[in-house]
Amino acid sequence: MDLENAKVQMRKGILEFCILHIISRGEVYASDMLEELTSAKIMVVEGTLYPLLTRLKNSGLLDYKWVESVSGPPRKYYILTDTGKIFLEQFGETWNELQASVNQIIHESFHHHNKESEEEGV
Amino acid sequence: MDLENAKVQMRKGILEFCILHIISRGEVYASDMLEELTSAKIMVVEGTLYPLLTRLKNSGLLDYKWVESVSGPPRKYYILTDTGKIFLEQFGETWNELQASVNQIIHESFHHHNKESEEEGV
DNA sequence: AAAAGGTACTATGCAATGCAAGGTACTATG
DNA sequence: CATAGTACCTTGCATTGCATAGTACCTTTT
Repeated sequence: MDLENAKVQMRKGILEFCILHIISRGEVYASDMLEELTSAKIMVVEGTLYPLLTRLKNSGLLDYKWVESVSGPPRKYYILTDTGKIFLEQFGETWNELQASVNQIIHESFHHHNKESEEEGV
Repeated sequence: MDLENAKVQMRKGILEFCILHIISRGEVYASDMLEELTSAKIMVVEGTLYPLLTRLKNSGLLDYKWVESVSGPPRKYYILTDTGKIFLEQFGETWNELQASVNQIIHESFHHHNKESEEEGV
């Protein structure tokens, strides 16, 4: 895996988390989300985003409504469903656990020696 | 994607990063790595680790040597190659950028308003 | 009215990784 | 020789992000 591919692989699972978060703040359409992602330096394009939105809609995490645009074609504005909100909360915990796990490994300068308090992992 | 599947997806790309880090500290064999991962609450088993080690070896990031065990079959002890060390360093930057990106999105409470200093993203 | 440009969205096959399950081999012990 | 424990290997599958090609709506220009 070269570095560009590593970045692609690292985005798996995480892109969905980001999208759900962006939508959780209020009604947005695809272009808003792309701007938000670009601002955060997560470079994705429409061809990546739309299939993901479709998957999330089909999974029951999102809903949308068509809104006429003042200029150009109508837009799909997305919101989270109740299921989506619950899932996002759990997703947040998973992200925090993953971060903690990775950071524990990369900052560990000595081999671990305490094995107690082993819990369910990521 | 249910939560368990989300965890699987989130590990894509990141598991390799963790493994490279663990190996970077000194010669280790598979069981050491599994303990380290378990300690950090990243639950993987041999069936996941061995194919990954094979891929990393084939990519030139790792090398190994057989060492007789005091009890039981001989073990493969892994070390990073020079290529692997360079790649790990770049991977670390990628991880930091990804974390910063995700945390920017999940902690943003207002829509972004400053678009300057856009750089290459993850 | 038709053509062109811009914007929004859709569909689909591919690449790659983590996973699960089944397997082989070596060593020590009974 | 058989069994148990340990170490490692193989392979097909599930899933997501990606790239590419495409359709459709609206405004502007010809």
